[in-house]
Amino acid sequence: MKPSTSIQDYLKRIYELTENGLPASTNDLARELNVRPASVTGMIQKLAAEKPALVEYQKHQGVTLTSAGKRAALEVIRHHRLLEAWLVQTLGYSWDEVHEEAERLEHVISEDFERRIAAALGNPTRDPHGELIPTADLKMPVDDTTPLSSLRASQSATIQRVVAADPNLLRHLDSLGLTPGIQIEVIEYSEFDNNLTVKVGRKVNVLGLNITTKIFVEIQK
Amino acid sequence: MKPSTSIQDYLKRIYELTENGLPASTNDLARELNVRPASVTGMIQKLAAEKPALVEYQKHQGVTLTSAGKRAALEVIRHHRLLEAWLVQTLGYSWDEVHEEAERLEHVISEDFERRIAAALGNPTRDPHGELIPTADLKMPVDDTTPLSSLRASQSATIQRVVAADPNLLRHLDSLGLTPGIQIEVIEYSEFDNNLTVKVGRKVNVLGLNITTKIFVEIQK
DNA sequence: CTTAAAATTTAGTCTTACCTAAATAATTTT
DNA sequence: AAAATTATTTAGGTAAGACTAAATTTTAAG
Repeated sequence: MKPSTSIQDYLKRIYELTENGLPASTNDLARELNVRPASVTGMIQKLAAEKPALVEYQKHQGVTLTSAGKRAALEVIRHHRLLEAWLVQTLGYSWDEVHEEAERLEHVISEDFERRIAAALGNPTRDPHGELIPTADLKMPVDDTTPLSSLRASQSATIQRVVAADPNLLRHLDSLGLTPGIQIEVIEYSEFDNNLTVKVGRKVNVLGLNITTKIFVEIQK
Repeated sequence: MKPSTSIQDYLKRIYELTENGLPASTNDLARELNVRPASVTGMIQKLAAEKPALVEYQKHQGVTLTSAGKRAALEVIRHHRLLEAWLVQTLGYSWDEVHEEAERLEHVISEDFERRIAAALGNPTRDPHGELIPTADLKMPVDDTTPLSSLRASQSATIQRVVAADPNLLRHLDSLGLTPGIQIEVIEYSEFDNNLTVKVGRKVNVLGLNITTKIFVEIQK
């Protein structure tokens, strides 16, 4: 049986919160899902009791996904990211507008729809923010990008991924030309405030940690 | 507040069942919605009690939409028909495949999404089956088409609308070339079985009432 | 190591939207 | 016009998934 929309949301958030290898806490999940902690406890107990179990759960120890749970989560994430790519490409959405729409659509599209948009887009590997799209057989590719914050003067790189949800920040980055696929070069590093002076096209900007830790790049050899 | 998916479904079905001017019966609604009659009674009582009321309801007398209810129904129908048009045009769905997908998507797309696909399609007036699409200000255009069954020998017409839900029938009609936009000419009428012999392109087919009452045309002057 | 604070869980409700079974009303048949 | 059939409504339940308030466990501070 296909999990309910609520369950899909729980699994997706648990996936995201456990990407660091640690179990997800009740509180963090509650915050991400805009739900009270007590509701989270109830739901994860239910998910742990499903057959097959979707999560691994020990009281007070947080929650992780089982392989069945991870598969279900990746399915939703694949839907979400393909939808974002597709909304941007075919309907002219900007990257700060797509999230909300994809958030609702991801739960209702058919596998046929998924295949059609994936094919129409040429089976893309990243969404408009540069996030990796799980493959059709539900494996998450490994991301080998580097945070911009770790680059130093004279290094060149291509922006691969921008990790930000706030539409205002996204619009700001867009206005600076800091979007996936763009080439940049680090002009200067300040060890005092960790600012990076970065050349983007013909413009030069000074970026703080707040931004440079959210941009992931592939360094030019 | 936006009505729930269930309520949207009820309103849409009530709209369809009352297009003939008569109130919709509990039983008919139950059949259309795949729900038990008792559930329908419960829901329509609730809809009649909303402020503003979405339906007009007298015990045992069936149900009709109020203007607020009709507006909500037309919104859903507009979503559905635009989605069908769009799935066919941009993702290569055939007209026998789109219904199911649109049925789920119609409840979750934003007004922004609606505007974008309407614009992308050039504000179409009919969906792939030829059904009229409610306008952006939620008026249903009047349909002035004629059932093919009422034509007689030597009359020519353009197919405007095909009223059928069964995918097998739709595929059959497609294979005969009987789709919206196509020109046809009636060669012969049989008053005994009401069959029409119809020329479609260079082919000639004999069509029974079962088909000719489901195809609506605009007669050539 | 004990206490205060924070996080988590339990227990008990609520809402939505469905269900079945039984009761009532409307319609059709005889 | 009464009886039988069909349609509709009422009454009482259930399952999901949320909530609040209270109890408990864990963690952090002194």
